[in-house]
Amino acid sequence: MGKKQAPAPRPYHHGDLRRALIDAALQILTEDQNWDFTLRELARRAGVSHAAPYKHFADKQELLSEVAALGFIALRQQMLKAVEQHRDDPRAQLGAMGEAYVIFAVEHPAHFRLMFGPTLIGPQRSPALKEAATAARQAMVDAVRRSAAAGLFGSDNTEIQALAAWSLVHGLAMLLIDNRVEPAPADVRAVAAAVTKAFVSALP
Amino acid sequence: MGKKQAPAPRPYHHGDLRRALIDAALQILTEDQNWDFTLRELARRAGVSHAAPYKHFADKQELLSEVAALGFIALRQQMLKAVEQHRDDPRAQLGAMGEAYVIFAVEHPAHFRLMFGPTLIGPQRSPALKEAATAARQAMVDAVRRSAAAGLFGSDNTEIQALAAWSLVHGLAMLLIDNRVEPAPADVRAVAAAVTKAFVSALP
DNA sequence: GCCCTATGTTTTCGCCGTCAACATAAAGTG
DNA sequence: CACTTTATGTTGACGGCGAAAACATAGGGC
Repeated sequence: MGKKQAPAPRPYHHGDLRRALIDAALQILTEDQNWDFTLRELARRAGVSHAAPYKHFADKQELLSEVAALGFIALRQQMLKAVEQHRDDPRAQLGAMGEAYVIFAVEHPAHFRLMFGPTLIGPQRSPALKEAATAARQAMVDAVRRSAAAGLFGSDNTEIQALAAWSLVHGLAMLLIDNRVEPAPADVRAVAAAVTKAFVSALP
Repeated sequence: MGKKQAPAPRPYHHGDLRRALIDAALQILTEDQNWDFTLRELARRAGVSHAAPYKHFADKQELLSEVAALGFIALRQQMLKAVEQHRDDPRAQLGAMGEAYVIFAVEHPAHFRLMFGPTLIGPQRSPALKEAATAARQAMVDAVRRSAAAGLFGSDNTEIQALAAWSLVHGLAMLLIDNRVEPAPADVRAVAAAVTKAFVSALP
């Protein structure tokens, strides 16, 4: 039982080095809370030479983009899961979604920082990353839209309200993972709930 | 008139290399929108050897901390200036302060990213940086406190409301400088005003 | 006037991202 | 099945980086 059953497409030498590299990156991200790993470190963990990754990624940014895209996919799933738990209550959906956003960031701070970090913001973003980010953002916009349709959000511009909602949870997430909130909240979940509630309950 | 009049304390060889290095950093920050400069590049711009900076800063982080601290001082001044323009209207003060926060970020994106970036978040933050950051944060907290004293902010926890206000402007600033808001707003100032207004006007 | 110490240079080390040249093994083709 | 092609991995190199050590020099205190 040394290897795998490998029903998946088993490439040539290593056996899906591409995935192994990404897995190593995710592992460093969660274990060491370090988003600034080196390509050579990933190669070491995968047991290949330091130049092997370049057969699968044009450069470091391309690998980082892929990892970041996985983060957006996971974030979107968390948010959608939160929505599903409040089937017919748009207001509760909005609150739960905001909490999910913040909690994702706090539970995966290094990954979250990578997703929104300065390394990937240029015009050179990969299509996959852009798509994943857009899909996650769309989940939030949809929730706000449902709330607007349900009569929340007074007569104001819905676009602006959606941007405000996103800004709120994004800023709170950033401040929390940067340890900028003092005293450090013992129960982050409670703070996230309180802040999102303060926003949601301010709606007419 | 080649040099200066130098009433300031003129150190030994270079003539305040420390300041020259920080100035070079600020220049790169504003000119190239690049927060990821190298120490060697700063040394080159200052016309010294690549090891000279280590006589003034223990390591790169120490220099970055100093630059970041200057950013917090400038941010605080901008916010206080915004407050002073609305002498006796706490609600307007809060809105103007939020706008000032966002506009500072948009006008100095690289500096802002450095200030809140992952490079300086460890427990090793310099006292000066910590102090500057705290002072800036205090300006915001004071504004919220004044608003609470003036009867805004219903019976809820003021701490949470202050955190929500900060999160809102911080998140908006981050999203804007990361180009995550699409379509990119033609007039950032207007968006900042609209979002902060949406928040402030939601108060009772 | 002399020494001390703050400042700056040179050199060196190990690490990094990236590239080119080479090696190997799987897949395609007859 | 043999032979070629191509995808994958290795080795070695280059330049650049942060950092430290050894050395040089120039102001300020005595």
